[in-house]
Amino acid sequence: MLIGEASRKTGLSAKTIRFYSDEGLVHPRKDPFTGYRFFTEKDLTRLRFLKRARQFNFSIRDCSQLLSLYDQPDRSSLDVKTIASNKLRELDAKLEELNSLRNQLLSLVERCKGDHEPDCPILEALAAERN
Amino acid sequence: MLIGEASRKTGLSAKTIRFYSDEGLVHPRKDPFTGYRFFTEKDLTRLRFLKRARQFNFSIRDCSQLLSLYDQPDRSSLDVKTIASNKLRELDAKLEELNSLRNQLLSLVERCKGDHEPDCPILEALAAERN
DNA sequence: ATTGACCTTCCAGTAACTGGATGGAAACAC
DNA sequence: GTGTTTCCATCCAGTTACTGGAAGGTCAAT
Repeated sequence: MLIGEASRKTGLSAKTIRFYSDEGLVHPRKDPFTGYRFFTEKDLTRLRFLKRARQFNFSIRDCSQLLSLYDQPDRSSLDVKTIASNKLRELDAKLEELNSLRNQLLSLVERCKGDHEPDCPILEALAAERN
Repeated sequence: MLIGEASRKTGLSAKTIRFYSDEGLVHPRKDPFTGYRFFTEKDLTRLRFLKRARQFNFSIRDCSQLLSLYDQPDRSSLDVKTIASNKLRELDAKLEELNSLRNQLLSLVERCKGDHEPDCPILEALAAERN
């Protein structure tokens, strides 16, 4: 099938699929005359794999590694688990950071009257001399 | 003071300060002959303001708006609160999304043995035909 | 006069795309 | 067989908020 159908079937944009193709994450056959890409069902599986992996916030490089493990029947699940665990730690760190930011911001927003007066604890916090 | 000292005093890199300067977020005086930037204490306050606002994940555009409100003695705190509340909602949405990802990923990681066998629930989940 | 520590501008790269311009190819209508 | 539409291709620019590096001017000290 052509890229448009692959796009419809995976929910990825044609642009994105071309990008993945340029990055070597999928290898559709290419017509040597027209340059058209042809996708098989296996290619679709790879594209869906990529879509899910990206939803999990795996980087393109991670995706590349995960796909190559997927391709190796003699892989060790340990290698997959290592990549996933690293991502998990990253997610945890990010969550903690965002949560702390959120709480600080929430407390500032709650203390701001939000009226037509200029006084504002949010601006005060941002402009504070200390630290 | 010169940019190096401003950098030391704010903890922002000279590159970043130049960037903010190019973006019109600070307006250091410039020597017309050497092109050197000169920063006053007020400029430092703006830079620290920017540093904190960026830590809160406010975009450069948000920062620009916040700074211009900061500059207006007749501002309404409502305008500040609106910007901050939007950011807060954004943070909440992100937190929820990341938290859901984290839980899904955690459950996959926990179910993966991480040994030298190829079987791996993580890869299975990514490669699943459905969805 | 030269070293070294500054400072400047400009260009490229980052991540993972998205949008747009330009042009060829395939399918259909007339 | 020509016109129109829809699809496909490549290539370039833009996004965000910087960072790194090259090439070169400035300033104080040696």
